Parts: sequence; C-alpha cells; structure tokens
Amino acid sequence: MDLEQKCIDAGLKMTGQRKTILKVLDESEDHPSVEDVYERAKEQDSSISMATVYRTLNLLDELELVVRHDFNENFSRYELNMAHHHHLIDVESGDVIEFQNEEIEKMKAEIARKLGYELVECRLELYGKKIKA
Amino acid sequence: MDLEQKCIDAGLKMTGQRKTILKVLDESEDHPSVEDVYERAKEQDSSISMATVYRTLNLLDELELVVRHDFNENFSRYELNMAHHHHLIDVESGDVIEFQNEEIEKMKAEIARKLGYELVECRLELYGKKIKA
DNA sequence: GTAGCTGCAAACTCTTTGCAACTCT
DNA sequence: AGAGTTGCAAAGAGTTTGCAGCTAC
Repeated sequence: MDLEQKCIDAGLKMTGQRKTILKVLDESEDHPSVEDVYERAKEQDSSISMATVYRTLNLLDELELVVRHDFNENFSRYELNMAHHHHLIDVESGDVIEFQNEEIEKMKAEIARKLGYELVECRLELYGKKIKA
Repeated sequence: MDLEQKCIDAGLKMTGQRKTILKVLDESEDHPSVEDVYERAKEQDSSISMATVYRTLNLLDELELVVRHDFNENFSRYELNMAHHHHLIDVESGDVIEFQNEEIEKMKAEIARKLGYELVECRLELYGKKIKA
C-alpha cells in the first residue's frame, strides 16, 4: 500500500502540497531536515510554505509514516518509516549510515523486560570516526 | 568535591554561581532540564540568571563533566558524567531509569568496527510501558 | 457546501549573545 | 590590575499558530 493511500485511509485530504512532500520524502535517500524538505518541495511547487511542511511532517509523524530524528543537532530530521534500523553518524563528516542488528533487537527487549517494561520504541545511535585504511 | 577541582584545572574561575550550579548537579538524582537547574540554583542564590546557567552547562558539557540529553523533548536535560549508562524512559510517566549492559557495549563497538568506524560515542534510549503486575 | 487545508505573518520556546558592571585570582 | 564572568535585555533559531481565503471531497 502506498503512502498516499495510507494518508487517505487516515482521513487526510490529498492536496497537491501533501503529494509533493510525500514525493520528496520518497525520493530522498538521506535524512532531510525540515528545511531540506522545504527546499526540495519548492523545486516542484514554488508556492509551498514552510508552515505546510511543518504541519505535514507533524501529521506524518503522528501517523508513524515518518520517523523524526534528532542527531544531537538543534533541529529535526525526517525519514520514511520503512524497515526498522539504527544509525551510525560519522562525527567528522556528518554522514549517516544505517544498520540493523538482530541480536541488539533481542537484547533491547530483554533489558526492558527485566526492568519491568514493555519496549515501545527505541533510539540507538552510534557516533564514530572512520578508521583509516 | 573534585568537580570544582576539574573546573579549576580546566582554567575556569570558581565563581559563586558556578559552585552553586555544580552543587545542584551533584545533588540531583534525576536528569534536570536547564530550567530545573535554574530553579534549584535560585533556591541557593536568588540572583543567579538563566544566561549563566546556560553558559555554565555549555562549559561543563565541553569539559565533558556533564552529559546533555535530549529525550525526544524540545529542550535539553543534563546529568553529571559519571559511570557510562543508558536510559529507559517510561512513555507514560516520563520517569527515567538508568541501566548498563556489558554485552550491548561490546556489540556496539563491534557493529561500528564492522562498518569501518571507531566508536566515539553512542546514545541508546529505550522507551517503554510499565508491565502491570 | 463544508470541513479541512494553505500561505502569511506574528507568536512562542529554547538558547545564545552584546554590553557594561563586577569578581576571582 | 586584568582577564574572565555575570545579569540583563535583546536577538536568534527552530517551530507553532490565528486567521482569512482556498480546495478536495
């Protein structure tokens, strides 16, 4: 099921601006900031406003179609909520690498359970320096 | 308290305000926001200003005497940089529980290494719901 | 037709900063 | 004495919101 359909199912109107923003997110291979999304959306629809980008990203976040990140910056970054994964941030270049690890997933749930909690969500971010070959 | 000594060693002047803020941090068992630190510091020195609290926390962060957190809120929380640990945040009450896990520590470093990185830092936060007994 | 959406600008929140006065060393 | 620190108020950055007009359904 595609993104637009999920929005419609959630009761959202499929306006041109929303289509544009969804397209931008879908085409982004990185983790764009709100500003980034705004810039990219403007290329396709120059009348789009920052307020709409904020409102739309907040809606998508509530619907959990998008994941909001905060990589120790003073603004948010977004990405589509696809396969569950974590991030390694290159402290020198700012590059973001995605990874998954089954063992860690199990361990997280296990730790939460031992503390008397059911794991709802989690953030794991590694910050590293590239090893020179 | 060798916190003060560490600050002096770093070349900071030990002003009354800084002593107060260090004391507040040392006595806090939670993860106070800047506002919290300010309120608690004001109880001991009513003339202290928000600007000084911000400036001091930023300095302590640079000296790595303090760790800045951002638990998906739109403001920062701080705690003294003591033993390395992670946090489980109760999504219903906002309570923060600290934990450590050797196995996860090893795995983190291992994952980073496999991706060609030397682990410099890391954030692991679990968000959970209390399991009713 | 109307509930919901949009752009604009103003407002808000958290944080930083310029400046003149003050204080630790 | 002098460099560093402070409080104040103003400025900044990121984000939210009230409103009047517009649009998808």
